[in-house]
Amino acid sequence: MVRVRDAAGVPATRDEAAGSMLSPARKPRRPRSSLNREVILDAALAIAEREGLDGLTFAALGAELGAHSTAVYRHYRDKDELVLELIDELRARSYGVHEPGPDWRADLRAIGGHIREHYLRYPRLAQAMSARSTRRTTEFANVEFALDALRRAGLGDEDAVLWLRLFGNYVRAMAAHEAAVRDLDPALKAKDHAGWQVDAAGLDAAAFPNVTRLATSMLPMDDPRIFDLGLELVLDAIEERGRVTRAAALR
Amino acid sequence: MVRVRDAAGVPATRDEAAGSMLSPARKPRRPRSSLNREVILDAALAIAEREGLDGLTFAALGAELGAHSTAVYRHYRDKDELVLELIDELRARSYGVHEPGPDWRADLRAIGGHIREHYLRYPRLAQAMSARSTRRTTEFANVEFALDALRRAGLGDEDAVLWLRLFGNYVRAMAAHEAAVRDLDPALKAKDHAGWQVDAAGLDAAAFPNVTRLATSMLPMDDPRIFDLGLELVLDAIEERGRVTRAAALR
DNA sequence: ACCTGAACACCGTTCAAGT
DNA sequence: ACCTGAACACCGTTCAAGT
Repeated sequence: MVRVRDAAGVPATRDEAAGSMLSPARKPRRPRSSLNREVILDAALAIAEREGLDGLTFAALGAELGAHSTAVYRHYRDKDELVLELIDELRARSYGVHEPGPDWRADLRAIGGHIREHYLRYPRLAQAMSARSTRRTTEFANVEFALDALRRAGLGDEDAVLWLRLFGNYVRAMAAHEAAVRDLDPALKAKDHAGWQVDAAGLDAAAFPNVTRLATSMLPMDDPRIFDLGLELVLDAIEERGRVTRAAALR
Repeated sequence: MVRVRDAAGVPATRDEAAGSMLSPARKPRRPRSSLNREVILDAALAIAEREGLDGLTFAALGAELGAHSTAVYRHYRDKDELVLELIDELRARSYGVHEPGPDWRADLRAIGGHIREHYLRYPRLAQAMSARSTRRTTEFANVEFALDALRRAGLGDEDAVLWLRLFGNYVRAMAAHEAAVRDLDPALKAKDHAGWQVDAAGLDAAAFPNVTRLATSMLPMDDPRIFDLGLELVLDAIEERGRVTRAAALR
């Protein structure tokens, strides 16, 4: 990341919307109990939406709230606690409640797609979202939804927890990976992709026959078709597992 | 991350192995051309091995080299350049050259497993390793190896680049995800897992029948069986694709 | 030409002091 | 009780000065 020494040579004005050229910038004190977790979370959301998670610093939070940057510490123990709550709030607003349809496959496909879109929208949060559990209502509702679909597919309890893990990890891992690639500095990304083709084409064709022949046909790392291609394989396997389970039950 | 104010109350001695109580710590200057990319990379590797990537700072690098922390800038443009080269060097030492065997499936399984083990060994680097391409010999050799296996499976060129992308992304994304979870602060991880069971068990059984019933059976996020379970699905799909292609060619 | 010293623009976090 | 000011322990990075 590049740090900026001075936004544009001109130092930023100290009191943006304050006015009052009279006294030497008497900074108004924040009213007594106007700060609470909800207000803070709203401000954090606005920043994340506007500038991405990288912009979410205590300094930016203070500016957004019109409060001192350290004032947040009275309401959140540390940044981790704030980020976890932010993740859950975003999730709740993004997918809301999923209503099961008649087709378990369509249900799993839908929730997988929603999670992917959500990660691609907040790539800076994707890593944390994919590896942490927030243990809030929205998360439990999603798990219930997926387990219900797996049961309808014909899986027993033991299979359901196993395939839920594969389905969930696949969706989170692949979506987080796609988001991470998409989020790379565009210049870097272009260099990675274009440079690959040039370097690959320059290799010894005898030692690298496939790479040299296919150098220009290689798909970009974040090709959007890949997610669905693999997801259908997982759904196929779940369907087959359900078939086997049902057949065994009849015998 | 928790910052330490003072390692143990006692300030670290300024010249550790120097000795010379006489003059006020005359710091020896680093010999003229003793610094180069190779020496720096060795030091970086030693630090990464010992303290993880978090410990790899310019300050630590300077201490390891017995040089000023900014001296590295003469040899690497920035930290990104250093890390990319480190990634490639680690990869070269870790898997070396893969020799194709008689069975393409075994070959793909082997390289996938090696990549996963490598990521789990350097979890702090896994994110960067999974999303960036280094465009060095080792990387091209791996791609050649995988493309060759896909050709032997019976895939045409167009299918080969498509399924290479799925195979590669699956391996990198799932391994990076597993590494990220494994790398979480153990206390956090235990809280996430144990807390989940407690919170889930406390839910309304009518609204969350599956979650409450299976709360204690849920698999940990980084269950080591999941990677192989999904990998075999990908390999199955490749095998089927090869079968179809061969059959079409006969007609 | 290569390395060092001193600074800079940021981070998260702590804690005594104000109101 | 709640917010502010001032500091701290780190980060990566720049650049003029030494040798």
